[in-house]
Amino acid sequence: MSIKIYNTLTQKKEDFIPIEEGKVKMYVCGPTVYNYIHIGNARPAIVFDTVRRYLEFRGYEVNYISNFTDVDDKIIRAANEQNEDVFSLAERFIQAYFDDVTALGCKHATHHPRVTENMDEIIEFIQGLIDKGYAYESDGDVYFRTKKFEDYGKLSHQSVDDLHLGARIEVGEKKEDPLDFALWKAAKPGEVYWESPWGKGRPGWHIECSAMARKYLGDTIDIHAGGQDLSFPHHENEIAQTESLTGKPFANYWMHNGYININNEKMSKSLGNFVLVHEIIKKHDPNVLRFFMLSVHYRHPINYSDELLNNAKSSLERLQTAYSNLKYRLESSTNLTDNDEKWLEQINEYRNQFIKEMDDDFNTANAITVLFELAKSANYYLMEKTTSTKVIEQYLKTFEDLFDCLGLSLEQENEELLDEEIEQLIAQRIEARKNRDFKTADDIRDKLKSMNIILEDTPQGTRWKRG
RNA sequence: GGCGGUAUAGCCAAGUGGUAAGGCAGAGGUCUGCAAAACCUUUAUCACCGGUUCGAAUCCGGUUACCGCCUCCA
Repeated sequence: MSIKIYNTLTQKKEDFIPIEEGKVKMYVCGPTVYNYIHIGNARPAIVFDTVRRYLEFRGYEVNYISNFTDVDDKIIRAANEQNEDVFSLAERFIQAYFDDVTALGCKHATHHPRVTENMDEIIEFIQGLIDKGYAYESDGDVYFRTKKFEDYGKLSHQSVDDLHLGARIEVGEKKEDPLDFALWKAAKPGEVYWESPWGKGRPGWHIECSAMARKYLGDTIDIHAGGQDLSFPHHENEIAQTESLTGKPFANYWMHNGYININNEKMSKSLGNFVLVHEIIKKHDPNVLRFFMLSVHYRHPINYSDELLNNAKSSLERLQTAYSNLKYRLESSTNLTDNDEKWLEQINEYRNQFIKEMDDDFNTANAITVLFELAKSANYYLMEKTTSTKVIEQYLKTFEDLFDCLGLSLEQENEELLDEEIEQLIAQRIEARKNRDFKTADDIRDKLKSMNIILEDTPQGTRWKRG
């Protein structure tokens, strides 16, 4: 069985066949760093980190590249407004980005290239396009000659004529055609600039990804990914640039995640209805946010609200509770029981089911359903009078592997050790229950509850957790 | 106008031909000294109309509503 990926280019699910066996070259468009990221920005980070983790889980070696756009109009504007140097502002939000996505369980990319560190490659790329007649210099700017690239529109499935109708024609146009887009922008007085064959300036937005993907991954890559709103014009333009230069396909699979909505409207910085990750994780466990995002298929829109996040928290807790119940029973388990094989086989079936769901275009929603079935099965097993160490360990390992594959944590927050006073209260209550002094026992339980400690009496003893 | 998406129980959400997964919330029960956790039971003719088919949430045609891209945006 192979992995199937929905390809925006063909609008179909296709079998994933990497260029080089066992290896995946993957490029994900990263953020423009002029602010903290909002949860709409967090979605591609989480979704494609999960894709990467799953490919690794399936044995692929993934070269995962995600860029930072660290110079552009918005950054320059933000820097001016805040009276801060462009570079230090970008650096500040790059660090903030890492803090946020790390909290959300995303691994670092293999490389996180930045525009400002790849200026030579970008300039060389543009020069190559000029040499081939696909680009032209105009008053210090350089533009891409869109109509010369015959496949223009193949990703967004639009004809050049239709695009033409919608294209905005700017006043003081320096372009030959309204559809042409900037590869290089001449610096305005006082702006940060780099020297180039066309004078002082900086790159246009789209060229950086073409240049950096090529530098780190080669002419043709396996997977190119990003948010749905990038498919046009950003990705369309990337295709035009790269394929015009190399004459080869840019990416074999194009993946786009759906939006996060607030009240059914797209969350975006321009609409001002955004929620910063930075703020959310002060109130909610970031792990819950990740679980929430993965509980919906990545191509579908997600509506966001505090209430839905709380709902996700309850769901996730069911899985975490099952895991901690298993861990608790490990100590009192015996070596072997007669039914071990039957249970081990069942656990293995859940693992296979999980793989089957993830193979189908990374259907994390269904993969999570399998985790619930695993939890139910584990809970059922724990009803047995005697449990086998081997079976419990297999349940634990399966939970750990599959959670890790999704980048989720099994540990609930606040699992630190208890202080002595609480330990003593619990000991006193155990003694009281032994003497059937339930009044005292219940009082102690209430008192602990007010301290946010919840007790559970099980056939194996009394255990506690934080409320 | 062009392109694309969505419409499934109180809420969230899977499901592309065989009579609706899963979770949250709710109700009843079992277990428990009482709880908690867990387990069991329980809640939908899948936006609307027509068609194809032995059979459709699932395919085809049409209608409605909402959203997005076509301009910076994950």
